[in-house]
Amino acid sequence: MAYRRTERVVARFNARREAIVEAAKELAAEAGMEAVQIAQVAARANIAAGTVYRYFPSKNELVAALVEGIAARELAVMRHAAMVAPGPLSALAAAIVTFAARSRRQHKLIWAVLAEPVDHDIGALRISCRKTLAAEFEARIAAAIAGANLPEQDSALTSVALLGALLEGLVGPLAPEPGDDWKMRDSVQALTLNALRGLGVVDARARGLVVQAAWPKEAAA
Amino acid sequence: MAYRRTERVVARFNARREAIVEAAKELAAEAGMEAVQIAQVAARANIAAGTVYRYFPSKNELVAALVEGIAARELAVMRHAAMVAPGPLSALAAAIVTFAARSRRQHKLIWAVLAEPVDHDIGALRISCRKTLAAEFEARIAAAIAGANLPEQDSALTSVALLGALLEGLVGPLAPEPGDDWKMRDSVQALTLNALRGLGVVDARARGLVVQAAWPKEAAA
DNA sequence: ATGAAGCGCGAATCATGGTTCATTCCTTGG
DNA sequence: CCAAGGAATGAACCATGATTCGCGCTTCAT
Repeated sequence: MAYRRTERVVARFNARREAIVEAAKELAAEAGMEAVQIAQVAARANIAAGTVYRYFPSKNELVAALVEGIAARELAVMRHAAMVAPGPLSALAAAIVTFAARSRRQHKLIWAVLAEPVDHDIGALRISCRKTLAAEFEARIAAAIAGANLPEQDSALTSVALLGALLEGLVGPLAPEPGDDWKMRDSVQALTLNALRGLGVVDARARGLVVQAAWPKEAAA
Repeated sequence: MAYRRTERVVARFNARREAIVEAAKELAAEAGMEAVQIAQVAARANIAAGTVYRYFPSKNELVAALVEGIAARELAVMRHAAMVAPGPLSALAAAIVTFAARSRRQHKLIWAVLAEPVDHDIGALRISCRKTLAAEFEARIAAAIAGANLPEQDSALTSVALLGALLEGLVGPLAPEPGDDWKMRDSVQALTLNALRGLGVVDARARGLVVQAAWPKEAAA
């Protein structure tokens, strides 16, 4: 026998699999989803097209791995930011500003993953990712309502709208071109303020200052 | 000679051209952009595939006609609603609620036209449509700021976010399934309130009542 | 060292869907 | 009514991009 599941072999397998996803991620971040083609991904990863199929049964599986990876990462960072906040409202603000800031930084990638045209099968996966992100917001909003920090409202609806506002305003094609760091910080600050006010925060401006202070730490990749 | 540019011929040409766009629109509204294929459009319009090319030089031109038609219509209705409003803030509220209500009703079509996956060339056209809609909101917001009805803010940014919130919250795949008329009215009402508050309207609830009253008339197709 | 079992290759194949064009069908002006 | 020429047809064609597969090359267990 030969080529058993020795750990050296497994390690190499995982490493190359990772490299393929990474190549796909780079392409998505640089040129959008349409550039994520097997041939290009393979070239970027220095392998042949056919080899990709030794690691993923289909292109959709590859894209799924990419999308889920990004979504899971962003969700984790958002959760962490919310977790270290002192109260429900601060947690909500932290989740919003964290998502906003990171999305602004990685806008091409986030757009590609969450909103850009793809195959029908991927569409469904993407919807579930958006749903997950929206659910995170919803949980924070619901908690704030429960704590009487926000007025009664349909949190399912407002959380989805919140996600839409952030995506469209910060990462979509209509979003202001990403300029210097300060400009980006301003837009994140402004939209966060806008969102919090919309949810019913009365002293949103004061919260905004907290947000401002939180920026440099939270925005790190 | 035969077949001169007689008006009868021209009329028939226009009618069929219109029928083709209408067929495309139906398909988009029923099954999304991916169902808008030359073969299907032709079948729906009771003509052969090749015939489509006598009316449109390419599929993109056809889709462009479809998209631009929808966008122009929605924009016109929005403008009209705003025009008959008594003041800048009411005009803004009217524009928002009109767009929201109509989008909710035609959510599949609006989604297909403004957000669903398509060919790269169409992508650019779509961006310009979204830009036009956002610009309409922006003008209303700017007017309200000028009239001291809204606090100072980056209207370009908030208008885009507003569009995103409405699209995601009311027509996107995460939007609540369109139920009975009252449910839809509630969601439109809630998001409008949310949006106005976000923009800095303090008595948003009162404005919401105006919105409520305006519904039946404005929502007509 | 050796050979069995995977691996990597990349040109060929397949699927999809837009576009073309030789042929046939109609409408119109006389 | 007739012929001239535009309109309609739809099967064939083409472009794109995912997927397959037979052939050598590596690596591991002995």
